[in-house]
Parts: sequence; structure tokens; C-alpha cells
Amino acid sequence: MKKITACSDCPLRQRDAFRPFSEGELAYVSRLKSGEMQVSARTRVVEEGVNSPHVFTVLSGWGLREKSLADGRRQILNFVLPGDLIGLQAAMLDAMDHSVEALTDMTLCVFARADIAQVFHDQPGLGHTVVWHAARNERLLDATLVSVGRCTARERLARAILIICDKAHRIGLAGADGSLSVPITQQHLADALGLSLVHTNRTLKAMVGEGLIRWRAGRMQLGDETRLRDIAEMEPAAPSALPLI
Amino acid sequence: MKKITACSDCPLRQRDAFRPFSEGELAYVSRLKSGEMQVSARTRVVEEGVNSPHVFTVLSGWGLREKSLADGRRQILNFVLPGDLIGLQAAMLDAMDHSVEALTDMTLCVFARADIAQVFHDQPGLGHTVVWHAARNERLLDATLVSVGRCTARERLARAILIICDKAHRIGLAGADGSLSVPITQQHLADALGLSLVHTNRTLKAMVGEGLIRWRAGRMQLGDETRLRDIAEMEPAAPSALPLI
DNA sequence: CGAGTCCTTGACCATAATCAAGATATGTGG
DNA sequence: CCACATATCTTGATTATGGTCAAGGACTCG
Repeated sequence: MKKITACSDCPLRQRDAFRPFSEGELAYVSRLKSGEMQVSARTRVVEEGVNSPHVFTVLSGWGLREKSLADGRRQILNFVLPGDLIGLQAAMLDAMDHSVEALTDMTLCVFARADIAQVFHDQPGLGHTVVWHAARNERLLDATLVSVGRCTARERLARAILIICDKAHRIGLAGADGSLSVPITQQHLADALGLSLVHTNRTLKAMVGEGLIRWRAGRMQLGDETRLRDIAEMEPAAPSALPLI
Repeated sequence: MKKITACSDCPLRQRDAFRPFSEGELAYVSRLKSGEMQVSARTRVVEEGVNSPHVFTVLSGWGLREKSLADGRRQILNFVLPGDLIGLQAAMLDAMDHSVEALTDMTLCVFARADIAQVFHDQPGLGHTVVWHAARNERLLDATLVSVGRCTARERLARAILIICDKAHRIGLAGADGSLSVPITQQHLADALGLSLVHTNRTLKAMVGEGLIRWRAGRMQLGDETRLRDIAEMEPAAPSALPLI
């Protein structure tokens, strides 16, 4: 039988990337957490249009948020990493209007959607944290929309790669040499950037050739970060403790 | 001297599109509201990169949220209508990373950013409402990202027009005949959809020619709504009371 | 009636999509 | 350990959607 991670032992909380909880908050969240869910790579965590009774938090693994059109065209909205919230839209509005898919095996903390409204009354600080997450996600979407709407293929790649690396670094996923194990294929990149696979491949290859980045067998590493940030027009993110749920 | 609208007389609250406030909430917001601001069309309400001490609520008028690149390319993220919140990102994170510009003359309710954190403790119900707004906005951005990333020009136009009309209708801005006064130029549409002005014009013109929509002198009207929704792959939005701040 | 915005149209061009096929892993069962 | 199957990545050739450049027309407003 699988052991469930207690919130008090939460491996995320122990990384200094996340802000500490008060005793009260910790106890509250422990009670709120209704279970843990394991999903394996390539499976759907939540489905577009479904009115799931759950809200999740990512404990480990990578996922992606995505919307598809009837004929199969698909747009990846963003990538989901440990510490992220899944299903807030469904909790606030009615049903989910996007899907979430696991990129690697994932472990999720499960909460009952019905309990969420109560959180705001019981633990206002946590309510604040939820808004913080929403604001952060909105900012991310803003940046992606600029990429997809107004940037060239090369700029989009630079931006996407920096966004992914920054996010992963912030939660401490990088190796000692700054390299990063990223379970993202070129098809994923294409779908996230509104490009075709072929064009993504050619552009990426060119950038690897110029030494801007390294990309081998799912391991990604920034080559010339300065020049990459220049192409992307993106400043390095100021480090700060992330609020966790 | 200009009269300030009291929250108890808020013209928005009187429309049945918005949910009613409790006595306590009303009193609280009245105290929280630190002023009112008039901005005229074509001026910036908030500027990218600036750390404004204010958060706003739209009382009347249209605006747009936008991000620009160094060389002038710009992407409109979404349009802002009465009842919308401006500046939440700045309140939660550090500075604004997008600008807001007035499309028409606007009246804004002004709140102190420093007070926002306290709202969650004093009026959890309002905190919940803030998250609701964030979730709704995220959903909107998701849909726009799909448009810009994966849709043809014609599909993008159909989707954008439906999104705008739906949003305006929901807050009661439509005329009796279903027509709508929209202060949006084709250049705005182009910037919102990641298209050039020329191509937007041609595509729009074709769609007007087919009777899908009407577009004359800033007044927009749906022609064949069914077919338009078919092109856009968008269901009509279920009506429901919007939480107001 | 002149200045400014906004809309419209034509000609040409470029970025990126599509189609097609082959090369490299990666993994699975015999 | 090999044969086969499946993902993933590469590369070339061709096409198309939409961008850019240019210029003229329509409307509004002092």
C-alpha cells in the first residue's frame, strides 16, 4: 500500500523556494487535503468540459495545460510544475474549459472542490495565496500571448525556454551545472508556441548550432543566457519565496 | 466640482447582471474606496513596469490591457469593461507587467493597493470574489491564446467578436436590437489577434459581406450568430450573476 | 477646407505550414 | 541479443497564409 505524504513532511515546503506556513495553516491544510493521486505519464488529469469535484496541487512531476479544437489542432497553455494549482477555474466558475495532461508520472494532492469556498473564511491568508497564484498564472499567460501573437519563431523559442527554465530553477529543479531535465518534446514546444513541428525543429536546431541553448535527449541547458534574454526581451526573474498551498 | 458616486448608488450594482452585496460588504467597500478617477480616451491608466500604489475597478467606459515589445509591436491581451478589475497583478506580485489604456472616457473607482491584503481577512467573501475574477480572466486568456496560436484569421475574428459581444451583453451594454456600440478600431482587432491591419481588414470585410456580422462606424452587430459560433467553436455563455467588487 | 484617423485596395514578398520520407533513439517480447 | 514497433527528430521540396509596402478614399472635427 502506498503511503500518503503528510503536509507536515511536504518535500516542497522544505525547499527554501517556498514560504513557510504558520502552524494554523499547516494544520488546516492537512485536514483539507482529502488524498493523494498518482497519475502516470501521458494520462489526462482533468478533462475539458468535465465538472470535476476535485482541485489538485502538484507534489511532483511535470504536466501541461491544454485546449484543443474539434479537428485536433491543439494549443498548450502552459506547463505545470510542483507547487502549481490545478482546477481553480472549475472551482470558481462551472466546469473546466481546458485539460491537464501528465508529462511525467505525477503525484497530486487532492482537495474537495466544495471545501474551497470555505478556505477564504477559515484561512484568509490562504485565500490571499490562491489569488497570488492566479495573478502569477495570468502574468505567464500574458507573456505567452505576446510570444504567440507578435514574436518570430526564434523569439518565441527563446521566450518559452527562458520561461520554462526560470520556473524550474525557482523551485529548485536544476542540476548543479545549471542543466535541467525537461520532459518536453519538440512537438510540445510547437504546440505551446503555435508553430508546426517542422518549423520548431529547424529553428531550435539553428539556435542550438549558434550555442544559444543545448538540447539533448530531454536535457536542456542554457548556452548563452545573456544573448537569449536579449532575443526574448526578458529580464531574469527576481528570486522570492513562492506561496504554497 | 465633480461628484463621486457612492457605492450604495453604484449604477453597476443596480443592474441585475451583478450579484447583490450584503450590508456589511457594501459598507466595507464604501470605506475601502479611496476615490474616483476620470481618464479620457487614449490615455494610459497604468503603465508597464510602474509600481502603482492603486488598484482600480471600472465604473464606466472601455479600456484595453496591452503589452508591447521594444520595437513597437504590440499585443492587446484583452478588453476591459465595467465591473472589471485593474491592477490585481501589481497588488499581488511586484510591478505591473502590462499597460492599461482607455478606449473611451472612463470612470474608475480607486483603491489603495496596500489595503487589498487586508480585504481577505476582513471580508473573506470579497476575497473569494477577487479569485473569481482572476479565474474568469484566466479563462478568457486561455481562449485568446488558442485563437492566436491555432486559428485562422477568420476563426480568430469570429472568436474575438463573440467574446467581446458576450462580455458586453452580459453587463447589459447592448441596444434593444442586439447592436452594440464598440469603440474598437480594426487596428485594435489586429493587435488583439496577432494579425496585421491589412489582413484583418480583408478578412473582416469578407465576413461582413457574407452577412456574418455587421460593422459600421463603431457599431457592431452579430449577423448570423449560429454560423459565427460554428466557425468559432464557441457555445453561448450561460447567463449568471457576476460578482462585483 | 485642411488635418487627422480610419478604412480600403493592389502588388509583391516572407515566414512558416504542409507533405513526404528517412534517420535515430527507445523500448518490448521472443 | 536480436527483430520489430513506436516515438522522436531531421531534412528536402513545395505551397499558402498572412505580412509588408504603397497609395488612395472616406469620414470627422475644428
